[in-house]
Amino acid sequence: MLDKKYDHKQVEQGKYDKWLKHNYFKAGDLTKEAFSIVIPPPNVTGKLHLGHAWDTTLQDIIIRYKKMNGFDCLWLPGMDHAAIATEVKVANRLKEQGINKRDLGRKGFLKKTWQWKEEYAKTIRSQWAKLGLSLDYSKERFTLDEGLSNAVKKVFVDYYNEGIIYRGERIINWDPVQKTALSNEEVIYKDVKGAFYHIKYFIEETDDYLDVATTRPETLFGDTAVAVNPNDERYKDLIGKNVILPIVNKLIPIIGDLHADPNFGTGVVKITPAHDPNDFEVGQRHNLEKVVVMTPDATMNENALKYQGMDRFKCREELVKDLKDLNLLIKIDPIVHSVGHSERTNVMVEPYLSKQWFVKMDALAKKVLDMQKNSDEKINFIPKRFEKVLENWMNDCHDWCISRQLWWGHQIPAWYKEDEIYVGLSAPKGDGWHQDEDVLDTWFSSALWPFATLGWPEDTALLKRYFPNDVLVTGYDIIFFWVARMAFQSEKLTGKAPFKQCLIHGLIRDKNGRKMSKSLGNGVDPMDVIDNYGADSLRWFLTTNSSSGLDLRYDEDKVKSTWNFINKIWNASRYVLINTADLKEINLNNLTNSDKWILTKLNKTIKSVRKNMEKYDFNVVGKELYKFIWEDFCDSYIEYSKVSTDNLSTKSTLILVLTDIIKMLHPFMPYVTDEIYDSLPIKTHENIILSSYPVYDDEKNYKTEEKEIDILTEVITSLRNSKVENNIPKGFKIINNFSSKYKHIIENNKDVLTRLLKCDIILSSFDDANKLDVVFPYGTITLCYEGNVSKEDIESLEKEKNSLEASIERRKKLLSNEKYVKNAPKQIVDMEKEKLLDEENKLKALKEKIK
RNA sequence: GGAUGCUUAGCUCAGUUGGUUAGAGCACUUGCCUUACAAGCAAGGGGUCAUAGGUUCGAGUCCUAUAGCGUCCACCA
Repeated sequence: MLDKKYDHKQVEQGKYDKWLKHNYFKAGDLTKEAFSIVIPPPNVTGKLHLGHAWDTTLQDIIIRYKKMNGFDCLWLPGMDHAAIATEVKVANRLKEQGINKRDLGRKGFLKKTWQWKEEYAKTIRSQWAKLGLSLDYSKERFTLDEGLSNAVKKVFVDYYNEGIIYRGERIINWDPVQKTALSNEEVIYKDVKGAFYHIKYFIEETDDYLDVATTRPETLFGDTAVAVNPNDERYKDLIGKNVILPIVNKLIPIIGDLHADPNFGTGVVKITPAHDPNDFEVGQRHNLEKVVVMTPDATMNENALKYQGMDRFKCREELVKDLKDLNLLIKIDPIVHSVGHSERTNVMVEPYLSKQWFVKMDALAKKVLDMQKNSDEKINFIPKRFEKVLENWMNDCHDWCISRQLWWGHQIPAWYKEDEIYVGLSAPKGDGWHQDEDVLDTWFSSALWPFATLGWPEDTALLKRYFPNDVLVTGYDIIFFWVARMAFQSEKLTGKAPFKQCLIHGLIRDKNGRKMSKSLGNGVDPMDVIDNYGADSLRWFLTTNSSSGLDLRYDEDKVKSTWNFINKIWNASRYVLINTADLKEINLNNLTNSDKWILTKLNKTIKSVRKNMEKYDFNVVGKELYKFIWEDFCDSYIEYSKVSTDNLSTKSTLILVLTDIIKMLHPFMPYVTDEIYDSLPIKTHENIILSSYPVYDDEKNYKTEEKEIDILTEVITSLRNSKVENNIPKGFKIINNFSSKYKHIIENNKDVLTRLLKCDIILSSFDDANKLDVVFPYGTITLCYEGNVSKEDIESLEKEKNSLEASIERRKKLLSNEKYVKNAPKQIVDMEKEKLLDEENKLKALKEKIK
């Protein structure tokens, strides 16, 4: 029997361990159809946040639902080494301890990082446990484990041999703090205050100069040309001449290139091929020299002459001062422009010329675009609109810079000996080879996650059975980073989409709609929420309060109200258990009409819930269950059942309905439903996880009884209303003046009516009292009572009459419209007709009363 | 510049293939400790669904335009 009070801590205590002990989460029942999800591996950089809780709960709901529908479900857990993110964190921790990463050396640092990884992996696993996730830990993976590492190496080597991976000198996004290259996706653009510095570049052998505007004067030392638009009348004659590079005093050519926009700034642009991606392109077209003017930590190098050794911003300051002194500075226009910052270190990214490894994207992207055109092979996004996001990225992607100047990650399997290069799975034979120091972008390994975790490149049984995955669940902010990369890697390496469906959710925000972030300090720790309200409350809140693809505001009040909902379920269960403790077997031979009514409502709820579970429309499921449980089951049926709790069929109905309710709730609220299931007097399985999801049965709808009890409910509400409005004391009597067709409804349910209205029923007339008629479409009910005479509120009766007449008018007009009757579905039209008849009956009675 | 989302009750949000008189939670009003539940029960009040057109027998839902807010991508010399 359940405790008197719902206590989430007590309910959740020990359950996860029990589930693990019984291996409920283990996949591998070959007699069933397979269903698989791989978890988006969280970074081993810290604790899980609410976004993770949301993302993983969605997956857990799907897995538990599928399991209850007879599937062999694999939910594969794992974590991501998160190259730069982790390296930055570990380095910072070491710094706090007064240790410099470089002093430890690569080996020493990696040792520390593995320790860090173990520490955080433990935290993450304990958080998964708190959330109640049905992960199969026997198949847990890590992006840096041996299997994944081998897969990564193989891909690198194969791609190199195919020419898809190449090494080249390009402008990349450089993080001068971490001293590593970054991909475009790792750069965050932010608006910052800056300025246009207008500098005089004198044209050779003249006193004329070009007004060159730049936001980055310190890169002037790397200028190897100035460009004007070849169609720009102002300057086109100057093309081919030279200008004198200020300070440096060397001659650089004026070139004509479409990159120079005549309508932007002065129309003259300095070209610094080693420090600007566009300039690099211009440089390639015109064969310009590429002069790097900074060192990897963004201090000026020897090319910056006397500014050598200065930080880039200090140099800017000094240089501008000097230009001004030399009368070479025309003006400074302050502007706000957006500048790239490193996602992890937040430093201004330096576009930097360096030798890096790249993945050639065009062919890979095209294959994905082709795949997405084929409805059998494509990834189906939910909501569908995110397919466009993927396609846009594929249509406009640049080669992917995959090398990172870090230690934590997959070291690039390339070896160098003087001018020779060797790329292979292991070091080449012979002396003098040294391996590339760099590691791969973390997304290079996570792009292989859906299949490498199952054993690829080996043709394993796991891979055969669980790949492609059935669905991937992630936030829209991860589509570029991850989903896109899994898509092309999977297509290229396995010939298939990595998963059939991709369920996209939004971002979690704070109560005021702001992003949760460390700097704002508005983050909410899911573990605190679980402590205060339980995992079941958190899970229900997260998954039933927004529609897919949209953001969700965290609102403690809503979690609180979810707790109330669970408390309600708890108490309803207690009622059922108290009244059915002695029930030995299900017996449906003597069902009351309200039993039939709730069974019908249940049946309809199952139908709708299943439909929406399949579509992952969990908020619709949530609303549906909430309404069924609170209104139909608790407010109505339980109250009705109180007059027949000694009837075995009512007892049976109570158990049947409660059982199906907790089964439908189970994917959302695994803990409390486990507890309640455990307490049932009659059950079919050792645990609710192993039970089967309720099934809709067309044969189980009792239409007549459903209608009857619907009317009863309407009568009760209406009479209660009249009672309150007219201040009628309890102990009143009612006379049933329903028409013959409906009269039995009142008679059959006398017990319920007297109980819920606190009244007596008299079937014939009653003279010695005040009377009040309440009008229904089915006839009139007369309330007879002692005490003050209630004032017949003629005004409100008139009001009701008028709105009734208007409604009848509207319906008549609608039904006389031939097109409507012809086009509208039959059941809608029938319903209209019925409604019209009801209203006309009611109007008739109302008119008599007013008379 | 391109793409995309949102605008529904005081607040936060649902609203399924277009089909009863548009829903919920919280908040609000009134009355109840009626043994499953006062973290509750009962009865209420509150919305011209951003604006303007259009399609349709019928529009919160589909189309077009406008406005406000937001997000992503590109560019920003």
